Amino acid sequence: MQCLNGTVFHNTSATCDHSGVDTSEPRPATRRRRTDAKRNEGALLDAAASVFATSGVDAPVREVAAAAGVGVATLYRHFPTRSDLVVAVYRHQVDACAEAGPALLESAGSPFAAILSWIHLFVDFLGTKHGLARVWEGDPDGFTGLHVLFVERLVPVLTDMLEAARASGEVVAPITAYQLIRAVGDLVAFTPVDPDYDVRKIVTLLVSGLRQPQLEHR
Amino acid sequence: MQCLNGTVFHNTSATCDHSGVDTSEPRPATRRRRTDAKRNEGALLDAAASVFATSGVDAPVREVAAAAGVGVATLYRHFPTRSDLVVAVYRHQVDACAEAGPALLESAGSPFAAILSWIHLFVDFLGTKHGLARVWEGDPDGFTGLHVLFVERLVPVLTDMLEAARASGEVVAPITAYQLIRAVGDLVAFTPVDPDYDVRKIVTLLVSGLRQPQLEHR
DNA sequence: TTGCATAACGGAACCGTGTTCCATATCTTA
DNA sequence: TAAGATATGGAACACGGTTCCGTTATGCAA
Repeated sequence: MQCLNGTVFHNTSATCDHSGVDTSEPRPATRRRRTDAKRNEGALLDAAASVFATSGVDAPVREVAAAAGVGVATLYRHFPTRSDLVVAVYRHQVDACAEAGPALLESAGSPFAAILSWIHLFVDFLGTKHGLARVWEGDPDGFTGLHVLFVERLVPVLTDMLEAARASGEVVAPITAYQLIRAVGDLVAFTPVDPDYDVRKIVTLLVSGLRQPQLEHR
Repeated sequence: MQCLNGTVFHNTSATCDHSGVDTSEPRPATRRRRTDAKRNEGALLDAAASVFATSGVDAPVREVAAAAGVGVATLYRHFPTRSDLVVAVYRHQVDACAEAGPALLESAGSPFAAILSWIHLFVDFLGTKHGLARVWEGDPDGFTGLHVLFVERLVPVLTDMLEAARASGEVVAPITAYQLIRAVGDLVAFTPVDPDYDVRKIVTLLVSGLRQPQLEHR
């Protein structure tokens, strides 16, 4: 849970340890990783974090490469796809969000209250990144990198919270954690700059529905 | 409410009267509209409906132009932007949806039931069009054509229904029609081909929330 | 019916994306 | 220090929306 400053999720600065995938040292029989490669990966992550923060996650890869002072090929060598770069940049923050779940379950007044808080933590995280929609959406095949990360890290956490809330009788709707988090993601993804539209309110509305038995439709 | 066959919204065939904007005849002092222009507009709408139905709304403009047997410039002459073409294709169906509102308000058991049904009508409409997300999202300026159409035609209808449901005491959450329909649109827009994710269920959950007083968050 | 001004057209060209290629430069290791 | 694996830069490609412009077809008047 490093790499966070200020409020839990609003950091995108360049003070993290850069670990796109696995920076562990051991490289037994093979050759050691070239230092310029390591340096460039760091520069890329810093640049990406900075560029994403100012120009939005939609910023062109070329812009990131330029900011890092490298060519596009270098960027693609380290992050085979645009999506991978985004994942690398936000991985820490997703982790932090995941870890906040159990904590909230203890500190909040009730499981349901914990869920509401946690969901809003997630909303804030997504909300501060302009244009996460493109990434959230997923490619034709179905899953994009960030989506997978969200599912892997966040769904288990929310599952536990939902279970607790069901045990306490607060939540009755037959909704899975995946369905709920996916819905919240969709709601927030577009992050409209619209004064008439407050995502937080809508999300709260959605979460409120958890306390109602499922309705018939049609 | 013409241009509809089978279930209310699933039509995209080419049997409508093509009226991109205003096909009214009177052209007093000026020259009459060229017949090839009129013919091409029709061909384009037919082609677009067909292409969108098979390849999704994301289909390239070139594909539509080719299917209509015209050049891209012709397409752009009639529909200045991609978004305009989409609007023209779906206008009838949006109209039909709008007109279904008051009808449901009478036929359904209660205002709330009417809302639930109407919302699901809307969901079905969006759901049958692959990739309406791109359009729903809106361009940098804020509003894309289809978004405007939705807001203009659908929001008033839903506003009336919400008002009725508040009068009957069923709906208590302080949500506006715009907020609600926008949320539903966001939820459905991505129309995932995911077996684990049923949009209708989530939408129902959201609508359920309307019967709960607004919660505190944070 | 003919001529002409002009509305409408076709398709190449432009711009901005993500991604790939490959000749070249750089680093590791012996 | 030299060989060879690794990494790099930037041009090139594919593909999307949109625009440009020389050419064609049409409506109207004579």
